[in-house]
Amino acid sequence: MTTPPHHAVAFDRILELVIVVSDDMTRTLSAQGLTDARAHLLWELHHRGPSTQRVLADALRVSPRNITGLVDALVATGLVTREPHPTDRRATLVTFTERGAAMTAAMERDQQEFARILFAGMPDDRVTALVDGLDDVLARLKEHGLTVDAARAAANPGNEAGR
Amino acid sequence: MTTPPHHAVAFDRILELVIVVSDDMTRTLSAQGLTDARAHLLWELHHRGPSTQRVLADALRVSPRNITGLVDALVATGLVTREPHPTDRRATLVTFTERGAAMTAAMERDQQEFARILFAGMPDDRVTALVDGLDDVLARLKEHGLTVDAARAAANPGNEAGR
DNA sequence: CAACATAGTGAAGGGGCATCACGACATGAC
DNA sequence: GTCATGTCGTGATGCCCCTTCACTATGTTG
Repeated sequence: MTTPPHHAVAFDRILELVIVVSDDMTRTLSAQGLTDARAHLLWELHHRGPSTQRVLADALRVSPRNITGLVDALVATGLVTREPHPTDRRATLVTFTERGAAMTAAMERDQQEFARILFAGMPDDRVTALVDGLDDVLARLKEHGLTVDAARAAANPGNEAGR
Repeated sequence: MTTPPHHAVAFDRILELVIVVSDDMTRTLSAQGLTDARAHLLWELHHRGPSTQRVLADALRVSPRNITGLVDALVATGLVTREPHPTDRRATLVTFTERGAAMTAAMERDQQEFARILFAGMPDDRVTALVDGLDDVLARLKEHGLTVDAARAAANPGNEAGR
């Protein structure tokens, strides 16, 4: 319609990349015996150091109850432990075991390797242009906040999905 | 390490975009009373026309059993129906109801709107550069096939996650 | 027609996620 | 110091996605 063809193309490419990358990450994680959610928790823990479950719940934007389950699983596989909080006896500090720390370090290395392979041989100015374009798109997304919601509201005012 | 800084930046931007876009799509869908999986099925149906569940299972790359459940849900919400296959009495043809067709059409419109907002005011050459960059990255991903797996294998030969 | 392949589904189970209710603890007010 | 109130984590339930295995009803082929 009013959307220029190359915009649609760009959108398609982004969606395709979204699919491909997230699929690949999921496969790689499961090859290491991890799931997306558990890896996400590990990642957050890696960047924050020992944390309470409440903090992790806020960081992962999931319910505290869910964190309990994820931590249970990671404890069961020996990647983290629950340590008592030094001052607050209600809270527990989720902490890496040696294996957990090693696995997280490996994840970080893998990511580096992934980035290296991904852009290997790609001209610098092309990478720069890519980053600029992505930044533009991201800025636009943040700015609009609601993004698609806004689009939907603009496209068909006053509709409601049956529930 | 050997990874140039701007490569890491580019990778980060891509990951961020992946997160933001998929989150947004999920939110938008659930606002319409849909889940990712069910919307995906609807989308596939939209592009293929009435299909057997087997075909949908292959298209979505999930087990046939799972399709049964998804179709059940879509039938329950009145978006599709199960019609008998004209020649094969084992199979059923999943078909849109009017509401289902309308909702799918709305999804397509929303996507157009989304693309429009996303790239509105962005210079053409910038969009072109973005598409070129994304194409490069996608090509590299397809070429490598295993992507991260390859990276992992190269980075730490002979490791196995405890299971 | 017998032998074999295929479409769909019941049963059972692994995860992710949410809400509600509740007990253990922290804290500020009195 | 005691008491109201808020917070941390978790048991109980329930929804959704997804899988494998077993089984029925049909197609297909020799």
